[in-house]
Amino acid sequence: MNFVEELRWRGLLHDIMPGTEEELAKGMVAGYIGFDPTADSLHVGSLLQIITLVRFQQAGHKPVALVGGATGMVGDPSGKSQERNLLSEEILHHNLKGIQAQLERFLDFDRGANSAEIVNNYDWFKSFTFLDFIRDVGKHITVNYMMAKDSVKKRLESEVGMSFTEFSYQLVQGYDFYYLWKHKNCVLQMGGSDQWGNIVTGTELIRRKDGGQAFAITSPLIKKSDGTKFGKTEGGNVWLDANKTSPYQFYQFWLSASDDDAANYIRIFTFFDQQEIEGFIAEHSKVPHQRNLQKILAKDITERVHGVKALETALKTTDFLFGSGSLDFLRSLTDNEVFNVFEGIPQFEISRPDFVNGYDALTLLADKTSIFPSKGEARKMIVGGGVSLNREKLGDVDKVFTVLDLINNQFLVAQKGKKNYFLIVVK
RNA sequence: GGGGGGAUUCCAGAGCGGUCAAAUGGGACGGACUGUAAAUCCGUUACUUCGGUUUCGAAGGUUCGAAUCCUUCUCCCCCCA
Repeated sequence: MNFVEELRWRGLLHDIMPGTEEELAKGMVAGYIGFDPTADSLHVGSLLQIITLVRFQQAGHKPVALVGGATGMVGDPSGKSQERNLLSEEILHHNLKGIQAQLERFLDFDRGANSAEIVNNYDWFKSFTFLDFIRDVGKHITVNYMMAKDSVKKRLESEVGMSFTEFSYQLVQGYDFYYLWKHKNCVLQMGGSDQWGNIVTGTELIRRKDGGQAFAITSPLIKKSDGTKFGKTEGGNVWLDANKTSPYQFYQFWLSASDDDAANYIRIFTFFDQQEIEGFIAEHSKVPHQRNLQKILAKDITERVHGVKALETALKTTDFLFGSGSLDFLRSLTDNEVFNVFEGIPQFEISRPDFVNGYDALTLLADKTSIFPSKGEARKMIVGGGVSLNREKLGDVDKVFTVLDLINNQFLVAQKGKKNYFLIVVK
């Protein structure tokens, strides 16, 4: 199955430029996807693009991952209703390093002719002067053409307007495509559907400047079946960096997907083939309460992103918190084993001397730890029946916790809602 | 340059001198039900030592009392030139 067919059955083909499929069928081509250094880690949203590059490579083509050292300095207005703040150079540099390290884990850099490559557009923009740019690049694209883009049109119609900087973004990204086409024979750019306009500016530049031809493929925006944004949890973005989103939280993110979403995600984010996936879905529909589809999905992605060891810990933690795990089980563990089970769960430390007289629940939850942002909020949720300590529902706001309540003379397990656990350690 | 309208709690959007911590809807969070699903129903949604305390673009003022009236300022929108 070729690359485009693969994307098609997985539901990952939003738009494709005519002739792209034929071009790919001729033999190995190089194609690229750009990654914005807006944070020092990629998140599950960008995971789709990473995996697309991997599929591209598996189909025998050469994947190029571009990190936006230059474009990151400008800021992509696509999909943004407001002018963005510029990132400082230190932050940008830090972010670039983080993202590059993540990309390196997924792609194969030792695969002969179609080895992956990572490039940074700062390398060809750093010595490109403004005057040279507007003469060599700007001259080929009309403002009329640029204004017709959705990302620009929307902002021109809105109250906030748009700076010249962001207006010029599509030209900068367009030149990236031109540069890679010219110097690395890269004829295809891929990306999310919001990138179509930017990508086409690139192919247009290639055509007008050198009479060349280049191609584009975009993927649809991933949404949850209820229409809300994909990749968000209560805590915010789901990151690929284990320090920002622990492997346990990452695993939980996929595991808690709804049936519809899981069936969708497994096609998008895993490498199982069509037959396997149809099998999983069919099995799942027979025994949906076992959540096997979610388990396969969560296991596969967590392992690919964080590795087997991290997956095992996440499974262990999940098993304890959502399975049959009792406090007795915890008591039977050594301190190190407890920490292992709770790896990836937010933890708070309280000093032992301060704890001698114990704390009432509110102080404990809102003051000594930041499980709740204020006592008022903690009180409300306790009254609403949403808080458990040591797996027992907390009915009394004034209940005092002392050394006697500590598990292994050291731990308290707090629970906010059904799924949010915290470990309090008295040291 | 002239004229008009607006800025309200996470968002949208009521309120137009006391009964307003502020309607309603959305979102978010929590509970029940369940399968860590979906749907549904219910609750919460400024802080608090639960006495109160600080909120309605900013700063002053009128009043016993202001989100509501007055003054100045900042920002936004619309119409005319």
